[in-house]
Amino acid sequence: MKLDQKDIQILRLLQNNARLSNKELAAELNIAPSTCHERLKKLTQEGYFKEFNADLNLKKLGINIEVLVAVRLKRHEREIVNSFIKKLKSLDGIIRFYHLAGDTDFMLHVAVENSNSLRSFIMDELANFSYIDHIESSIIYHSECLHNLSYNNVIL
Amino acid sequence: MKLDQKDIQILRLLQNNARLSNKELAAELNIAPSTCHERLKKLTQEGYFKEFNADLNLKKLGINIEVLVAVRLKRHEREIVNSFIKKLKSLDGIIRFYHLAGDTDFMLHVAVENSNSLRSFIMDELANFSYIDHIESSIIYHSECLHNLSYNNVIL
DNA sequence: TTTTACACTGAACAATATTCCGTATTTTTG
DNA sequence: CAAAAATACGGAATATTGTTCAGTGTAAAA
Repeated sequence: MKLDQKDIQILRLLQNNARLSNKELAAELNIAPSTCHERLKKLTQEGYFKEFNADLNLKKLGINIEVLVAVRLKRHEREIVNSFIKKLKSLDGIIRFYHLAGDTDFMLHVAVENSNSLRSFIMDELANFSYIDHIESSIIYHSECLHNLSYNNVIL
Repeated sequence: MKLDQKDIQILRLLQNNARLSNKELAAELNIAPSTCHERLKKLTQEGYFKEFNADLNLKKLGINIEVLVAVRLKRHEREIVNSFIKKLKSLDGIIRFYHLAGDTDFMLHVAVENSNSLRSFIMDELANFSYIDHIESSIIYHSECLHNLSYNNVIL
């Protein structure tokens, strides 16, 4: 399936505001709501969307520190890596994780209340996984979602 | 403003599916749609939501490689950092960036079509910024959003 | 105990979503 | 190039949902 300009516009608009109504989308594209509805339905069915997330205002929840935690494991068998991922999913405070090739095996985006919670997260929750070789945390001053993707040289 | 169990549930549900309708939310919470609507309105007005994003299926867009790019700058004056951020915002392929304290100044989550596009991104787009000291890219095998946050010891 | 504030519900109304059909436009095919 | 097929479109009808509001009950404050 090939995407035309209108499809791309739908993807772009929803990427930046996932709660746009069909009517609003149609207005932006200058097409009838029924037409827009059909296109969105098709894009959804074809699997162009992975998920729709609400980004919460962490400050309002009393979460004041965000860090990137680089983790290196001692071993890299599938079984061990899978159990580490399972552990990550059970931990409170992990917003997102990246499984990487290279020196660092995992990069974790962690959000916690304060420096004590961070200390506890690292020492009590993370470090007790058997195969951890190295942990290094960096405070995040600021992070931002850009969504600067392109399709056929058209920037979304 | 204090959040009760119902509020927390709304945040949690929308975090995982930002396109849930008010009716669906109300059904999950076992309250009337009108009540749910009022609560959501309040949460929105109070600024509990930063944004609503659609995560696109990158494979479907022909984007096959994701990398984390660690960038170290030579200098850290506000003016230089700001101009670097401005540059990031203008580049095609950056999904998200983190501005960090520590050895690495910026971590970029980059998505490109193939290894040639990556090479071009690094060499032609990124490396020509004047104050770059060091660039190191790591391939992302897998990344995942977890949203494991908590509020008053209640996991969202 | 009285008062006040607040969350809640259901009903009424407004707006939007969704379906469907006839038409126009484009693409394919002979 | 022309005929046929496929696709995209808009508008109207209907179904569903959003939104407002007044009244009720309950819990906190006076």
